[in-house]
Amino acid sequence: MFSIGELSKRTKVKVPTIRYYEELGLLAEAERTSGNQRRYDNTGLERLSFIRHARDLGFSIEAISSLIELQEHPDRSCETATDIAASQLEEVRAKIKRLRTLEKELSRISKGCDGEGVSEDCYVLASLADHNLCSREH
Amino acid sequence: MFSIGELSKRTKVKVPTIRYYEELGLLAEAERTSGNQRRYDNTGLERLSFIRHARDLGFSIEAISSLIELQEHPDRSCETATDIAASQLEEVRAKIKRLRTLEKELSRISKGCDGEGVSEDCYVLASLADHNLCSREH
DNA sequence: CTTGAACCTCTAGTCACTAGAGACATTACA
DNA sequence: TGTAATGTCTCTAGTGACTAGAGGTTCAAG
Repeated sequence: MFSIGELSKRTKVKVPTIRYYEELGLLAEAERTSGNQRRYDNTGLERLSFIRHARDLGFSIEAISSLIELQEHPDRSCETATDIAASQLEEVRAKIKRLRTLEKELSRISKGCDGEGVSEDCYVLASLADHNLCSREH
Repeated sequence: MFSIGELSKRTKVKVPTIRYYEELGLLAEAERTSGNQRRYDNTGLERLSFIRHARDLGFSIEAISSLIELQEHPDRSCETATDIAASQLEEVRAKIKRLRTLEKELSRISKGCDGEGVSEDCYVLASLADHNLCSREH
């Protein structure tokens, strides 16, 4: 049995965040000492590691809730879990795509004011003001 | 001179967001009709387009404030603007990198439960629970 | 037994909006 | 000119996923 601080150290999840997860119901309510402090065992540690890992992968709290519910009803098929993971993957791919477009435009823009022969107006500002200067839609 | 709704239509920025920008000082306070409704001209339209475009590119409100301040003091060099754009670019590149790693892991995970011969435990859940199953750090 | 770190609860703040209530203004049409 | 529909006003509160701080209590080491 270990304290919330210890759990925090082991999972790299901050103490207030752990309490917050408990409040949300992601984490079961911890046992308490006679002095009202939370005590955890390996079950708590594993659960929090799961949450942490999923958050790192960009899953929303809501999605994680669903996954946890599935864990607790192993009789149900894991189709839902696969679906959740797949839709997360889709989102990630969409974000990458969008960011690539931004990258292109930003690198074009931020090259603009480099030393030589730019007109007296700032190219960065002009580019932002005038969408028509973009090479493509975004 | 046109209304806030018209401005919203033209810039695709929602009405409450426009008011919010005004409150933050990103947008100058609009002129008002005798009945206290906001009226805008081209200056307002251009400014809002600028903000919208920068937000689309992922600039924070704070960064946009700095850019606007620069616009209003054209005597200053555009170095700062270039810097802001460059750091935005850096952030975008970092995000892309991170998302690529996630993409790899997610696609590995979400292939897991495909039809054939997975053990009775769900691979998605197992992967999330056990970081050691990750092919690499993330 | 004392000290200091860790813990407790509670409220409020972050960012960039978004939603809703309740009241007033403008516009289109009869 | 009357009226109804739509638009606009301000204000407060909510979103997601935390984070920070106040003010008080408990624990572990020496």
